[in-house]
Amino acid sequence: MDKKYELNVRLFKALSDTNRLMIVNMLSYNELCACKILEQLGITQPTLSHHMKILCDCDLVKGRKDGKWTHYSLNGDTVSNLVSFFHDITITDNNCMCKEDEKGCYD
Amino acid sequence: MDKKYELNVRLFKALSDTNRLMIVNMLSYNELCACKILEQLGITQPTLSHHMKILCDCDLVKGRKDGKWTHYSLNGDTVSNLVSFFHDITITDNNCMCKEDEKGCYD
DNA sequence: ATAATATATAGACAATTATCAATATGAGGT
DNA sequence: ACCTCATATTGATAATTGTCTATATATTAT
Repeated sequence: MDKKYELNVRLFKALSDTNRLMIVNMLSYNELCACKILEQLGITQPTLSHHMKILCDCDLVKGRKDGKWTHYSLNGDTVSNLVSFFHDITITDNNCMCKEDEKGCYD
Repeated sequence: MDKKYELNVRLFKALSDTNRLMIVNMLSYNELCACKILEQLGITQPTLSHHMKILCDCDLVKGRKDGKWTHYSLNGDTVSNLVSFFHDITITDNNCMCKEDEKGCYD
């Protein structure tokens, strides 16, 4: 269970950068090669490479090598899993862990 | 539009920590005071206070002062907004920005 | 008033991160 | 073989972050 948290923390970290969010958005439309992504962002090529590594390492994005080019695409499964996880930890129900406590601030 | 990205980056950053994810999960069940949250996590009180500040500053969590205690609860609106945003940037459609490009890797 | 309790703030430190310039790798084209 | 283009890696630097100890603030009980 702690593993699950750490896995999803990695995904949230990958999404904690404006450039990477924009990359994710671009890839939602279609597979793109790095050079096309680079055109849209005001960063250098090594910085983009670094961001793509972070996105791929957590499986949010898939890379496909094709000759000189690397084509990137969104991994829909990872997106779905993250949405599910976030839904799970935020759904409101009433299983309050402290409802039947006898002392503390909820007497 | 860039503002929207930065706003949501802040939310993703707030979720990029195992302890904070666990706090969010605890609060999904019910409002809790800091002392109750502290019991569940292996961190010191000032560290918890720091985490709560981050969660509150981005509006993911609301704090309500009540005498000695501060009661925290999840902000459902912020949760919904984040889910919408993430859905928006990840939905797959076919408006490829490079479909009609005449040069590059997509000829 | 004084003490105890709940929470916040300040300051320090180690670890992580985003970025860049420089360089390496690797695949086609001439 | 050589050159060019696309991408990755290395090494450096400044900024951010998670954690702690120590201390401050504020509220309630005695």
